[in-house]
Amino acid sequence: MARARLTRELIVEAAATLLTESTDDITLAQLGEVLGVDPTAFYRHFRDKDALMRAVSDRILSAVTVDLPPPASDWRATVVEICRRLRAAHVGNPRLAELVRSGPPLNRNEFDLTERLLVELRAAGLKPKAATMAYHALIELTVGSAAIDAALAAEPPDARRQTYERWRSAYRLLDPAEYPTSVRLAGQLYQGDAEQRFQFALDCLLDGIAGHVPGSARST
Amino acid sequence: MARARLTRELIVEAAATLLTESTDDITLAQLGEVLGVDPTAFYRHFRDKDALMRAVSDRILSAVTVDLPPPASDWRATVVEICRRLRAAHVGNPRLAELVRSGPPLNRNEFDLTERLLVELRAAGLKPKAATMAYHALIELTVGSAAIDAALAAEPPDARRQTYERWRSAYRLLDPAEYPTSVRLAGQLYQGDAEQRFQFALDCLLDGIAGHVPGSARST
DNA sequence: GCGAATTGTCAATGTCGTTGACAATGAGCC
DNA sequence: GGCTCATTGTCAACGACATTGACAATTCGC
Repeated sequence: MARARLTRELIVEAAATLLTESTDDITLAQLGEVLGVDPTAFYRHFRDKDALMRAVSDRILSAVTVDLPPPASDWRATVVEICRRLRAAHVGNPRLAELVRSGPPLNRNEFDLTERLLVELRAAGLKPKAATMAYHALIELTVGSAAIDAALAAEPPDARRQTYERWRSAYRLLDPAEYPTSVRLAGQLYQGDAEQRFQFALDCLLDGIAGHVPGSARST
Repeated sequence: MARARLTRELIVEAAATLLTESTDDITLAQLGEVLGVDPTAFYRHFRDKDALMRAVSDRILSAVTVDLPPPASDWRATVVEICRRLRAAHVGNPRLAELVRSGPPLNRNEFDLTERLLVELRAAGLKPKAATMAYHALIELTVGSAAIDAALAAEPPDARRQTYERWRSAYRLLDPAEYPTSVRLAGQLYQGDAEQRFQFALDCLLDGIAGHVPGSARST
């Protein structure tokens, strides 16, 4: 009767599943239980919990760049798709997102992502400096949108709608003398899907970025 | 010799100081030591640590809307200033930012911030729907930029530059066959100040938002 | 098969948030 | 001043957690 044999892959797999199934932080005890193994067996394969989280985050990011349309077809559509996927990955894994934000794990998938974005931005006609600045801008917006939406995204759609409605009415019920504009626009806040709002933001940002293409109407 | 007497204000003050001085999470033991008091004395004034953090976050956000230029002077400059301050507040307090992100605390200072942004966006000529969408976009970018920069911002400037250089060289040292664009643009990545990069992103986003003003050249 | 490296198990440690029993303090009242 | 009583600091303890070191079972190179 062999004892359960672990591998890094098995552990990462189990951790990823556990993470996507709950918003809470993962515990080594849970991990051990799922794997049918003593919680501390884990330390034979990873230096500490942080190392595990890093490995899992890489696995999650792998979904961002797979099967993208070939380069040079439509740079803007490709950028939107990448950002959409990146956002989805962050929204689905808030605890990991926290890690990824705090500093590039500099994993293979992160490099793929950066390369692809830079390629597209260069294809759009941006100069090197503008391309990298635009890259940072896109990442910041995408990550921010995900961070804000992560908490709610875990809940079922109707609970989410209820929460949005609660927030709207918080603004609606303010003192109209002090907050006239908030009261008047309350109904429009948090309107629709969080992903639609992200789409709008991304469109605006890309419009602005397109303005930095040499020869475009509004380039400075 | 009276024992040290605590108040909510004293605790919030001490916690805020402690938080801005370190990136790490605050511990009740530290708090007790700073206040010269048993760590558990805290529980006579707050239900739990979470309640304390919420109180501190409100205090931090109060810096965002004070002493702004009067409305209707230059909407774009005012929006930039608000976003800059909001970003600074988040960057300086990563642990709190995490809380604020996850859902509007709906405090007085948060309402002030929203009202002021919406006023400016309406003054810019945006329709109600576009104004609220633009509001969300601005918040998402600002918060994202802060989240990414928070970890490094705590370190002294030269350590920060070193870290940026380390990241750049990680891209520079990639296989040129696989990552040609990353290698070529590595020197431009993470260039300059994080706040300058944010400025660029904000400018792009505001350009795009300005395009939604009815009558503007590129309005759809 | 034999010895050595791997790898799971178990007991223990340290940190942390939180709780409950207890004691010192201070305010109101006589 | 002395009583009552609520407030608030103190202390010991608990449970959850990550991590470590000693030990034992397994597996692999030879």
